[in-house]
Amino acid sequence: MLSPLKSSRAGEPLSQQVAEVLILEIRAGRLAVGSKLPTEAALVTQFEVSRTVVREAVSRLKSLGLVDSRQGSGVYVKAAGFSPLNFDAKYAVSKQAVIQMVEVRRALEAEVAAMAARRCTPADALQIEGLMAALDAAVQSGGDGVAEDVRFHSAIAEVANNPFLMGTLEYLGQFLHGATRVTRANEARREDFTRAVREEHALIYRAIACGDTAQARQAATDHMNNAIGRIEQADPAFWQQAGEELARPLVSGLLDKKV
Amino acid sequence: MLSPLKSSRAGEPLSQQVAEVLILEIRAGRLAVGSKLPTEAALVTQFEVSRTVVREAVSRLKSLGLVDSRQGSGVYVKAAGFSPLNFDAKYAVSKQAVIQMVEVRRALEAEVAAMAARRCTPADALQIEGLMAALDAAVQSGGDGVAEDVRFHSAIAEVANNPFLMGTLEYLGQFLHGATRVTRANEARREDFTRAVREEHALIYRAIACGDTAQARQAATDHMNNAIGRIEQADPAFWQQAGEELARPLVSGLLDKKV
DNA sequence: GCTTTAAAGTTGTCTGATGAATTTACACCT
DNA sequence: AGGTGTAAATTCATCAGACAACTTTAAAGC
Repeated sequence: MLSPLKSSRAGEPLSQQVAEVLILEIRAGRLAVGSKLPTEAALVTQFEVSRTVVREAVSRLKSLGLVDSRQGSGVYVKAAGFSPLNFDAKYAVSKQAVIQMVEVRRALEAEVAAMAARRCTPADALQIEGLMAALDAAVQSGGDGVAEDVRFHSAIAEVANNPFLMGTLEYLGQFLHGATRVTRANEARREDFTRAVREEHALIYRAIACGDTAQARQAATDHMNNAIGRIEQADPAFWQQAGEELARPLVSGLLDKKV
Repeated sequence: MLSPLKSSRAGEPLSQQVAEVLILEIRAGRLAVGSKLPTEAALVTQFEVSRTVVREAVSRLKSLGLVDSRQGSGVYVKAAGFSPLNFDAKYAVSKQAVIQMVEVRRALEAEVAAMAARRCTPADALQIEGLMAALDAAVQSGGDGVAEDVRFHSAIAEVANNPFLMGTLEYLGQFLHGATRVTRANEARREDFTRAVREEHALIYRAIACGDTAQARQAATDHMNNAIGRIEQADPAFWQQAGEELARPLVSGLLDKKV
């Protein structure tokens, strides 16, 4: 039986307090997966708040993917409710943070390249080659080639056939997108950089196409290491200082309110 | 100027439709970061819905970390709003998915071990050694050692000193927790498994302690590969079939951080 | 010009009512 | 008894209006 809200969280909106209690109940397993939450009316009496508050709280759980509601039936617990991974957006413009994220990406791209080399069919190789050509064409015609660069790498990830690897890389890509644009703009001004990037891509492609996993891993690692080097040399005006601490995901964020 | 909702999304709750429109507005940058959302009253007239609906929609944006509301003042757009990484929880009990996630972890643990080896101080080594001993002790006294296992690996990640690597590993850990428990329960029944895991941990530790990055990388990779092997042999009753497609929720994420 | 104070504006919460979808119970028929 | 269909009860979704709490703005007074 749920208790009325303790007043310790005074100052915080009631709806958030209720949402937090429900989240903890679900995560603690006291509200089993698939089971029905107490009805709105029940929650109103148990928490001693209005329906508005209960509805907003449940609404938050819905958007967090923890529950699903069916009109006329009830609201049901969907899953254990893992905390999503969600780095603070400010790290996207912190030079140190971006480099650290590229380090993560280096590990993943190496794995992806190796796995892609293992599974690569001639058709796959053709597709990757086409995307590499598209990148060249985009650069030739004056574009920044960011979109094509992303597509090239994601095609390789596709071949690797591990959706979680791909998902994680795409997630990181959001943060690296801005930095990539800056570094590519930088590269465009330096002929040697442009050539180097093309050569790195070609090395990755060739290793994958001929199924050399070790070489593919090495080429991808080198590519990322060189990317770090290029980030180091990118326009300092772009970068801002960002805090050291890593943004904590969902529940920790709920428990300690400090930033 | 926002328009009344198109009825194309009929069947979906109004509050969700409104929330989605607002999310798109923010992500498209038409609602600039730091700016105020239209007031509730304005949204009511623009969308032609009730205040309840508007409030629930805004409440969802708050849970997603896209906006912050201040009573008496308004609702403010918080950040660019990257999509968090949020794999569907069902994959935590799908054998194939778990193995694919361990593949991701393999790449990251290898990187972590190598970086840890590069930076490892004698004090760090001592701490890791202590945690390895704690794991042994827990197993000796009949525990499953899952918590100690996690602590061992996260201590290494700590030494590597890359919060994003650590955060990503922690995120994956949520999904692998259940599987780890099962495999460790499996290992406990097989003396050779227990010994093998101990030996693998020791190899990782030794390589890190003496600063051998290549060896550390290899040891961590082997450890994960063997983990995959052990998962393959784990109790089939635990596993369920899960869909092929990777869950990619449009957006789902955090509760707002306090200021 | 500055402070104080009043007013207006905005979000937070409460209440009551109605619609829409589902579930349940019961009478009914075979 | 067992299945069936309808009606009632349940439950979420939405609407409308009101007041409280807090912030911002503007006016008043000095």
